[in-house]
Amino acid sequence: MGENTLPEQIAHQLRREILLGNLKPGAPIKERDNAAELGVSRTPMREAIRILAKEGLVELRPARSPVVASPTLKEVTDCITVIVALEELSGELAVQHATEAEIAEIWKLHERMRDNYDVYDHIERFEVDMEFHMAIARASHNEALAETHAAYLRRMWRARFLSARTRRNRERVVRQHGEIVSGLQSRDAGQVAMAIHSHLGHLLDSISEAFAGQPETARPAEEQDANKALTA
Amino acid sequence: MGENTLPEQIAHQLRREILLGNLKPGAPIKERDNAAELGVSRTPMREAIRILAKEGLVELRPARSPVVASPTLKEVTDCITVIVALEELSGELAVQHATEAEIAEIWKLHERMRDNYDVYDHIERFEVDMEFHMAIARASHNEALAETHAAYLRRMWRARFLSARTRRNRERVVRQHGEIVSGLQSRDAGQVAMAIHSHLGHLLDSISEAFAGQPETARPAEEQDANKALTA
DNA sequence: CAACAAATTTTGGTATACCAAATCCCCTCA
DNA sequence: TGAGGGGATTTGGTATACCAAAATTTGTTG
Repeated sequence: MGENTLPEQIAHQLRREILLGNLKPGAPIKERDNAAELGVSRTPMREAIRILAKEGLVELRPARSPVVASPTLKEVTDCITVIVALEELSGELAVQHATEAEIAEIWKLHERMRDNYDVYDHIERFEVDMEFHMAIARASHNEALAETHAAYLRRMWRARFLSARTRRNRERVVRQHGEIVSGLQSRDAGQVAMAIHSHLGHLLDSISEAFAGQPETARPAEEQDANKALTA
Repeated sequence: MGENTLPEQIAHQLRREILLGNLKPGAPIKERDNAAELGVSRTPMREAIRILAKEGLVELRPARSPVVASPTLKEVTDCITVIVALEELSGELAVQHATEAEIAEIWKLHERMRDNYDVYDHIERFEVDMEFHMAIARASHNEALAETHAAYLRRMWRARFLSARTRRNRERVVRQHGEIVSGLQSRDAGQVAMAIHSHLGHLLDSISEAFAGQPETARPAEEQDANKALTA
């Protein structure tokens, strides 16, 4: 459970609250209150907030309260554009450099997703999905790439979480993951690139739909106080 | 000169010292000493160090002194691989979305580089070069992409600075920049991608050469104390 | 009653104090 | 003489105090 350092633990807590929606987009995050809430001082809480800012989950404004980020549709689609490029590159490099063990690991994650799709709840499902994509990036044997890719995935976690609730996604997601893995196994760069592109393309579609359906998620940024949300 | 916040100003100072080599790779950066040196307290100095860590210029180790990063050749080439992908994407998007004014701005930067190559010193030259590449990323109208791309450029600044001293680079760099701009002007995605790929490919070559020539820059991480380097 | 302004409170930024862990130095002992 | 250990010191991590700038409230006035 516990990450390494205290600020990371705090960041983990806050991140969870944000991603679950207990801290609504636009809500201010006050150092004192939240620090007191968790029984720590402002110093590590400050650092935790910076960590989340680096991940794009909160927005820092000089001399003002940091707020939970509320990205616009364009910002989200921009990020996904970058993710596509990063993951296509990951796939291309993984085809060249991934070990058999790493590909087997990716396959295992795919199996876990496929076999437990209905067993897992939303969060567990997304955690496996994230691990799957991160494993691909790691298999590129390019640490910088894997790191940047992971940062973008985390940043998009909530947006993806809000979309992709639809049931018909299930079969498609699993099938596309399968195509990616199979491309890796046969070391077919073209197939991998194609599968990744198509997979993330659909992600972009479903997120756009979600924004169209619930435009309140976009900018208006409901000003709700962040206090007391941490005790849950 | 002055960035917005105090930590950013401090980071700016430290960054300069690192990139100029006054703080050697592997040297520890002690919060107290450096803070005292600049006449500030540890708190903003800490934040400044985190900023530089985010940029990859310093390496944080829990409960230990942060050290100036000393990337291996592989780490540098990995980063350049990512930069290539990011900048190719930038070019592709810029061809679609850049305004004429933005392309003109890029052209102006190219002209400045071309006409003042011998007038500028190394640092000025690199600053213009960086602005040139950043302007391309900005012309993509994808903020996340521009930000990530800029972060990588900053991260590679020192490595590029250490390489690329050779005189014969001059003509090639200027010519390749010209090809990129001309591709943008004619909205030719293929030409832009080709030019960027070739341009950064040569960068990779010259950096590899530089590492082969001066392997001390690689890992050994000369343990030199960081103090007093800031007064310069 | 509305609107502006001053005073109060709130909040982030900075400085400082304290602590525990890591480092360093020197001494001992094989 | 070199390796190991123990104490002193350095150093990052955390808590807290203080300050200045925002934000908020309140009181006054047109």
